[in-house]
Amino acid sequence: MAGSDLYTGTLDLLILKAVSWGPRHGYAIGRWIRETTSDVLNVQEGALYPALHRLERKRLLEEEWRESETGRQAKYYSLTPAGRTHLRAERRRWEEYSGAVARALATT
Amino acid sequence: MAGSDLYTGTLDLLILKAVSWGPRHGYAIGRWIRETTSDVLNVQEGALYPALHRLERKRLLEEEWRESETGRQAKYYSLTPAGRTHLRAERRRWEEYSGAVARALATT
DNA sequence: TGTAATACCTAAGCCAGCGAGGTAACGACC
DNA sequence: GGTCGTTACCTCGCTGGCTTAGGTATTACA
Repeated sequence: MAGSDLYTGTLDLLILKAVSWGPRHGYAIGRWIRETTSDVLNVQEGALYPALHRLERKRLLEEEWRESETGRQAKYYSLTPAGRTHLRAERRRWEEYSGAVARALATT
Repeated sequence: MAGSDLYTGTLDLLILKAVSWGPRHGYAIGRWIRETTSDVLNVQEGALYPALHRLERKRLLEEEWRESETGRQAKYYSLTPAGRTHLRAERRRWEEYSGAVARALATT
Protein backbone atom coordinates (compact mmCIF):
# COMPACT_ATOMS: atom_id res chain seq x y z
CA MET A 1 0.00 0.00 0.00
CA ALA A 2 1.22 3.47 -0.84
CA GLY A 3 2.55 5.89 1.77
CA SER A 4 0.96 9.17 2.58
CA ASP A 5 3.71 11.73 2.54
CA LEU A 6 3.86 12.78 6.13
CA TYR A 7 4.68 16.33 7.01
CA THR A 8 7.94 15.50 8.70
CA GLY A 9 7.72 15.98 12.42
CA THR A 10 4.09 15.09 12.90
CA LEU A 11 4.63 11.37 13.30
CA ASP A 12 5.98 11.59 16.84
CA LEU A 13 2.90 13.46 17.94
CA LEU A 14 0.59 10.84 16.50
CA ILE A 15 2.52 7.99 18.05
CA LEU A 16 2.55 9.60 21.48
CA LYS A 17 -1.15 10.25 21.20
CA ALA A 18 -1.77 6.66 20.19
CA VAL A 19 -0.35 5.36 23.45
CA SER A 20 -1.78 8.07 25.67
CA TRP A 21 -4.53 5.81 27.07
CA GLY A 22 -2.33 2.82 27.68
CA PRO A 23 0.21 0.46 26.14
CA ARG A 24 -0.08 -0.39 22.46
CA HIS A 25 2.23 -2.33 20.20
CA GLY A 26 3.76 -0.88 17.05
CA TYR A 27 1.57 -2.59 14.54
CA ALA A 28 -1.55 -1.49 16.40
CA ILE A 29 -0.27 2.08 16.55
CA GLY A 30 0.07 2.12 12.78
CA ARG A 31 -3.43 0.72 12.42
CA TRP A 32 -4.86 3.22 14.89
CA ILE A 33 -3.39 6.15 12.97
CA ARG A 34 -4.78 4.85 9.70
CA GLU A 35 -8.20 4.26 11.18
CA THR A 36 -8.69 7.43 13.17
CA THR A 37 -7.64 9.48 10.18
CA SER A 38 -9.89 7.54 7.77
CA ASP A 39 -6.95 6.45 5.65
CA VAL A 40 -5.68 9.99 5.19
CA LEU A 41 -2.54 9.00 7.05
CA ASN A 42 -1.08 5.64 6.29
CA VAL A 43 2.25 5.43 8.06
CA GLN A 44 4.83 3.22 6.44
CA GLU A 45 6.51 0.64 8.63
CA GLY A 46 9.87 1.94 7.52
CA ALA A 47 8.93 5.22 9.17
CA LEU A 48 7.00 3.80 12.11
CA TYR A 49 9.47 1.39 13.64
CA PRO A 50 12.49 3.69 13.50
CA ALA A 51 10.32 6.39 15.07
CA LEU A 52 9.37 4.08 17.93
CA HIS A 53 13.01 3.26 18.54
CA ARG A 54 13.89 6.93 18.50
CA LEU A 55 11.23 7.75 21.04
CA GLU A 56 12.33 4.88 23.21
CA ARG A 57 15.93 6.04 23.04
CA LYS A 58 14.80 9.48 24.15
CA ARG A 59 13.01 7.90 27.09
CA LEU A 60 9.64 9.18 25.96
CA LEU A 61 8.38 5.65 25.47
CA GLU A 62 8.97 2.43 27.38
CA GLU A 63 8.76 -0.96 25.79
CA GLU A 64 7.68 -4.29 27.17
CA TRP A 65 7.09 -7.62 25.47
CA ARG A 66 3.76 -9.14 26.18
CA GLU A 67 1.02 -11.12 24.55
CA SER A 68 -1.24 -9.36 22.06
CA GLU A 69 -4.96 -9.99 21.58
CA THR A 70 -4.10 -12.56 18.94
CA GLY A 71 -1.95 -14.54 21.32
CA ARG A 72 1.44 -13.62 19.93
CA GLN A 73 4.33 -11.81 21.48
CA ALA A 74 4.38 -8.12 20.65
CA LYS A 75 6.35 -5.15 21.86
CA TYR A 76 4.08 -2.85 23.80
CA TYR A 77 4.96 0.81 24.13
CA SER A 78 3.75 3.13 26.84
CA LEU A 79 4.34 6.74 27.78
CA THR A 80 6.94 7.64 30.37
CA PRO A 81 6.24 10.76 32.45
CA ALA A 82 8.63 12.66 30.18
CA GLY A 83 6.70 11.29 27.23
CA ARG A 84 3.46 12.64 28.56
CA THR A 85 5.00 16.06 29.05
CA HIS A 86 6.42 15.89 25.57
CA LEU A 87 3.03 14.95 24.15
CA ARG A 88 1.48 18.04 25.69
CA ALA A 89 4.23 20.25 24.30
CA GLU A 90 4.10 18.71 20.83
CA ARG A 91 0.37 19.01 20.78
CA ARG A 92 0.51 22.67 21.71
CA ARG A 93 3.12 23.21 19.04
CA TRP A 94 0.97 21.50 16.44
CA GLU A 95 -2.09 23.51 17.35
CA GLU A 96 -0.21 26.77 17.27
CA TYR A 97 1.39 25.86 13.98
CA SER A 98 -1.71 24.59 12.21
CA GLY A 99 -3.65 27.60 13.46
CA ALA A 100 -1.00 29.90 12.03
CA VAL A 101 -1.06 28.16 8.66
CA ALA A 102 -4.85 28.27 8.62
CA ARG A 103 -4.73 32.01 9.24
CA ALA A 104 -2.20 32.46 6.46
CA LEU A 105 -4.37 30.48 4.06
CA ALA A 106 -7.42 32.48 5.06
CA THR A 107 -5.92 35.83 4.15
CA THR A 108 -7.47 37.47 1.13
CA MET B 1 17.27 35.14 14.78
CA ALA B 2 16.17 31.65 15.67
CA GLY B 3 14.19 29.48 13.28
CA SER B 4 10.92 27.87 14.08
CA ASP B 5 11.18 24.23 13.10
CA LEU B 6 8.93 23.95 10.11
CA TYR B 7 6.98 20.80 9.55
CA THR B 8 8.83 19.78 6.43
CA GLY B 9 6.70 20.21 3.36
CA THR B 10 4.61 23.14 4.52
CA LEU B 11 7.00 25.80 3.30
CA ASP B 12 6.10 25.44 -0.37
CA LEU B 13 2.45 25.93 0.44
CA LEU B 14 3.15 29.14 2.33
CA ILE B 15 5.37 30.51 -0.39
CA LEU B 16 2.85 29.80 -3.12
CA LYS B 17 0.15 31.41 -1.03
CA ALA B 18 2.33 34.47 -0.44
CA VAL B 19 2.51 35.19 -4.15
CA SER B 20 -1.07 34.26 -4.95
CA TRP B 21 -2.21 37.90 -5.27
CA GLY B 22 0.72 39.08 -7.32
CA PRO B 23 4.51 39.18 -7.57
CA ARG B 24 6.55 39.41 -4.39
CA HIS B 25 10.26 39.21 -3.82
CA GLY B 26 11.91 36.64 -1.58
CA TYR B 27 12.65 38.85 1.35
CA ALA B 28 9.07 40.12 1.38
CA ILE B 29 7.74 36.58 1.24
CA GLY B 30 9.69 35.71 4.36
CA ARG B 31 8.39 38.80 6.09
CA TRP B 32 4.82 38.09 5.03
CA ILE B 33 4.96 34.59 6.48
CA ARG B 34 6.35 35.89 9.74
CA GLU B 35 3.77 38.63 9.99
CA THR B 36 0.62 36.75 9.03
CA THR B 37 1.51 34.01 11.46
CA SER B 38 2.31 36.46 14.27
CA ASP B 39 5.89 35.21 14.54
CA VAL B 40 4.83 31.59 14.94
CA LEU B 41 6.59 30.83 11.69
CA ASN B 42 9.92 32.46 11.10
CA VAL B 43 11.41 31.00 7.96
CA GLN B 44 15.18 30.92 7.77
CA GLU B 45 16.77 32.38 4.68
CA GLY B 46 18.74 29.17 4.32
CA ALA B 47 15.41 27.43 3.81
CA LEU B 48 13.60 30.18 1.96
CA TYR B 49 15.92 30.92 -0.94
CA PRO B 50 16.63 27.30 -1.85
CA ALA B 51 12.86 26.69 -1.74
CA LEU B 52 12.26 29.56 -4.14
CA HIS B 53 14.86 28.17 -6.52
CA ARG B 54 13.29 24.74 -6.29
CA LEU B 55 9.85 26.07 -7.11
CA GLU B 56 11.26 28.05 -9.99
CA ARG B 57 13.02 24.97 -11.33
CA LYS B 58 9.72 23.10 -11.18
CA ARG B 59 8.08 25.90 -13.17
CA LEU B 60 5.65 26.70 -10.40
CA LEU B 61 7.13 30.14 -9.97
CA GLU B 62 8.53 32.65 -12.43
CA GLU B 63 11.15 35.20 -11.52
CA GLU B 64 11.75 38.70 -12.75
CA TRP B 65 14.12 41.40 -11.56
CA ARG B 66 12.49 44.69 -10.86
CA GLU B 67 12.61 47.57 -8.48
CA SER B 68 11.27 47.12 -4.97
CA GLU B 69 9.40 49.72 -2.92
CA THR B 70 12.71 50.82 -1.45
CA GLY B 71 14.16 51.52 -4.87
CA ARG B 72 16.54 48.57 -5.10
CA GLN B 73 16.61 45.70 -7.50
CA ALA B 74 14.88 42.60 -6.18
CA LYS B 75 13.87 39.29 -7.66
CA TYR B 76 10.10 39.12 -7.90
CA TYR B 77 8.38 35.77 -8.00
CA SER B 78 4.94 35.11 -9.39
CA LEU B 79 2.76 32.05 -9.88
CA THR B 80 2.71 30.24 -13.18
CA PRO B 81 -0.57 28.54 -14.15
CA ALA B 82 0.95 25.24 -12.99
CA GLY B 83 1.87 26.98 -9.76
CA ARG B 84 -1.69 28.04 -9.18
CA THR B 85 -2.93 24.52 -9.74
CA HIS B 86 -0.27 23.22 -7.42
CA LEU B 87 -1.26 25.72 -4.75
CA ARG B 88 -4.84 24.46 -4.85
CA ALA B 89 -3.69 20.86 -4.56
CA GLU B 90 -1.23 21.57 -1.77
CA ARG B 91 -3.84 23.52 0.10
CA ARG B 92 -6.35 20.70 -0.18
CA ARG B 93 -3.71 18.28 1.00
CA TRP B 94 -2.88 20.46 4.00
CA GLU B 95 -6.51 20.85 4.97
CA GLU B 96 -7.17 17.16 4.72
CA TYR B 97 -4.04 16.39 6.66
CA SER B 98 -4.52 18.90 9.44
CA GLY B 99 -8.15 17.90 9.74
CA ALA B 100 -7.10 14.29 10.14
CA VAL B 101 -4.54 15.14 12.81
CA ALA B 102 -7.09 17.27 14.63
CA ARG B 103 -9.49 14.36 14.67
CA ALA B 104 -6.81 12.05 15.99
CA LEU B 105 -5.93 14.50 18.73
CA ALA B 106 -9.61 14.90 19.64
CA THR B 107 -10.15 11.20 20.29
CA THR B 108 -10.71 10.32 23.90
C1' DT C 1 -0.58 -25.27 -0.40
C1' DG C 2 -0.43 -20.74 -0.59
C1' DT C 3 -2.23 -16.37 0.49
C1' DA C 4 -3.45 -12.74 3.77
C1' DA C 5 -2.94 -10.78 8.05
C1' DT C 6 -0.24 -10.07 12.17
C1' DA C 7 4.10 -8.41 14.03
C1' DC C 8 8.62 -7.21 13.84
C1' DC C 9 13.00 -5.43 11.54
C1' DT C 10 16.85 -3.00 8.51
C1' DA C 11 19.41 -0.63 4.73
C1' DA C 12 20.13 2.70 0.93
C1' DG C 13 19.22 6.97 -0.67
C1' DC C 14 16.97 11.38 -1.05
C1' DC C 15 16.35 15.97 0.08
C1' DA C 16 14.22 19.63 2.96
C1' DG C 17 15.47 22.35 6.38
C1' DC C 18 18.96 24.18 9.97
C1' DG C 19 22.88 26.74 11.17
C1' DA C 20 26.33 29.52 9.81
C1' DG C 21 28.63 31.81 6.98
C1' DG C 22 29.03 35.51 3.15
C1' DT C 23 28.17 40.11 -0.17
C1' DA C 24 26.30 44.67 -1.05
C1' DA C 25 23.59 48.90 -0.74
C1' DC C 26 21.14 52.16 1.95
C1' DG C 27 19.61 55.26 5.91
C1' DA C 28 20.12 56.99 10.41
C1' DC C 29 22.74 58.39 14.06
C1' DC C 30 26.54 60.38 16.50
C1' DG D 1 33.85 59.23 9.06
C1' DG D 2 32.33 55.11 11.23
C1' DT D 3 28.92 52.01 12.87
C1' DC D 4 24.65 49.89 13.26
C1' DG D 5 20.26 48.06 11.54
C1' DT D 6 17.64 46.93 7.62
C1' DT D 7 16.92 45.40 3.06
C1' DA D 8 18.02 41.88 -0.30
C1' DC D 9 20.37 38.25 -2.11
C1' DC D 10 23.32 33.92 -1.86
C1' DT D 11 25.86 29.17 -0.72
C1' DC D 12 27.62 25.24 1.84
C1' DG D 13 27.87 21.38 5.15
C1' DC D 14 25.30 18.57 7.88
C1' DT D 15 21.55 16.20 10.06
C1' DG D 16 17.96 13.27 10.17
C1' DG D 17 13.22 11.87 8.94
C1' DC D 18 10.97 9.74 5.47
C1' DT D 19 10.38 6.64 1.23
C1' DT D 20 11.20 2.58 -1.00
C1' DA D 21 12.20 -1.85 -0.81
C1' DG D 22 13.54 -5.52 0.94
C1' DG D 23 13.56 -9.22 4.83
C1' DT D 24 11.83 -12.94 8.92
C1' DA D 25 8.30 -15.63 11.48
C1' DT D 26 3.76 -16.97 13.02
C1' DT D 27 -1.18 -17.81 12.63
C1' DA D 28 -5.58 -18.47 10.16
C1' DC D 29 -8.10 -19.74 6.38
C1' DA D 30 -9.46 -21.38 1.90
